[in-house]
Amino acid sequence: MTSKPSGMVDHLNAEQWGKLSPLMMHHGHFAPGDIVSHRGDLLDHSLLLLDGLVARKVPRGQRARSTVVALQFPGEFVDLHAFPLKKLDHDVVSLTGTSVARIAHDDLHHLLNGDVELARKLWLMTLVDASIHRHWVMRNSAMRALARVANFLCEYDARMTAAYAGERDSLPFSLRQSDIADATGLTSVHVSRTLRDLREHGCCSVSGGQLAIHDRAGLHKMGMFDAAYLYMPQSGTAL
Amino acid sequence: MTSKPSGMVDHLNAEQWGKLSPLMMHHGHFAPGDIVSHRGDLLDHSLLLLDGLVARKVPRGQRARSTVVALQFPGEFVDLHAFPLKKLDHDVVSLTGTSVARIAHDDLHHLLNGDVELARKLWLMTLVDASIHRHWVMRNSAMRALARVANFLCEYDARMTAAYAGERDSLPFSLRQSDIADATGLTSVHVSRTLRDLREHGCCSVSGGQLAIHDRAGLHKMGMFDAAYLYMPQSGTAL
DNA sequence: CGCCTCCTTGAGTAGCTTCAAATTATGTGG
DNA sequence: CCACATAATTTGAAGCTACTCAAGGAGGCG
Repeated sequence: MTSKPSGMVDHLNAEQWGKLSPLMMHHGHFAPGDIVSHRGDLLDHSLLLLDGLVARKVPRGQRARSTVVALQFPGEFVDLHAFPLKKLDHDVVSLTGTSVARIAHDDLHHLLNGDVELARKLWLMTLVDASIHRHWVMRNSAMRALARVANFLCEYDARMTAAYAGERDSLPFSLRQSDIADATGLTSVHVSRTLRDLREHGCCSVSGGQLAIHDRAGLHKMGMFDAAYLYMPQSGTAL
Repeated sequence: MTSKPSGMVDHLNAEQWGKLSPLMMHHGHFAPGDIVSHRGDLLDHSLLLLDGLVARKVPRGQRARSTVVALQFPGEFVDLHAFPLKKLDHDVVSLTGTSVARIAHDDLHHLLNGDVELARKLWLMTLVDASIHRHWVMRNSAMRALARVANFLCEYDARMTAAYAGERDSLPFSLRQSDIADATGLTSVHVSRTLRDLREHGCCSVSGGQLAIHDRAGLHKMGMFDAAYLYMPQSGTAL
């Protein structure tokens, strides 16, 4: 039995989780760098991330680094959009050691046929992904490196906090600077310099697989961060 | 009675359109610059775009220009994601004179309760939007100005062609250069220079409200364009 | 015609990239 | 546990891309 993770799946109530979780008996594991699914694969199941970090990547030629177009945290579906779409436009890559619960599309199909409200909740969860995509478009199009990286780290903080229920001043952080670069549209060299700037501003520091947040308010200000676009289940934000 | 537009709604079959269209008796019009709905508004209906162009914009302070995070073409829903989300994270702005068909969420709710397949089709249409968002993240993060604008124009061409069924070498184009700038994360000055480059390369030219495509293959190459991410209904592409 | 908006062009510069090398972390086998 | 190999980060210097500021031109509309 899969115990209910926090985070995105908090959009589901206990009854809804009670219906969904029995369909996710098969658990799986991936190592850092494993490709969970390839662009264009025909998928017959989706995965709920239980632990670790997964990226959606768009490959760009063999020489260039691929772009990270999305990041998934524990409690989020990694590829729920494959249920209606069947084939994805991007790769799904495990960035850390990850653990996932698998749900077959056939099972999901039958379950959702009998529960319109649950279907709408899953729809909503994919729409929150889309809202985050829009924010990434804005961030990578309209923000300068310092604000961009700060905002990225704010989002990491917020989603990680939601996933592991409870705000901390130091969180596990297993992204490499080149991962941040791929997600923010910068070079890893410039990410390095930008993280130094954030450190020297007294906002936060990344080292030893930990993100230490020294001044959350300052970091939010520097990244012009407003969490509304994350549509957090239990938050009382404006949206 | 709303006659079925081409484009995104081609994902629906005739029967499904037959069920949906009677709910869209109210038609509306907007002028260029009209704000169709504001960020955070509580929405009780969604709009299908019949003619014109609509942008989803994230406002960024009062001084700076707002970022265009998405563009909607005829045959696409402008804010279908408001059905599950209720409140949106962005403004919806009419860029041209537009005509829309309105569908109340209550009506949609009842219709979808009785038709799981139709519900899944509408879900799918919002997921295509999300796929396009991901492409925009990639484009604005990883492409240089020339490729970026070329790719943007390729997308415009493809979606416009789908909306008005039939490939043409000259299409109506009512975006200003500052709109292209807001959508691509460039300045309007640089868009002007970039369009000149594309013109001098013999790819395409924008003038008098028309986009003239002189060398579609060359434009696609310059923008590294692959339409798979658009999940066109009747296309036989790999995805 | 005069006004306003949009587009174009030029000059100077900031921000980020590229390339390359040095330094520090991480992991592995003996 | 150390020595080594590999991967990740940091720093420096030089260059290019795109931005900013500013002025001039073109077109549309009252």
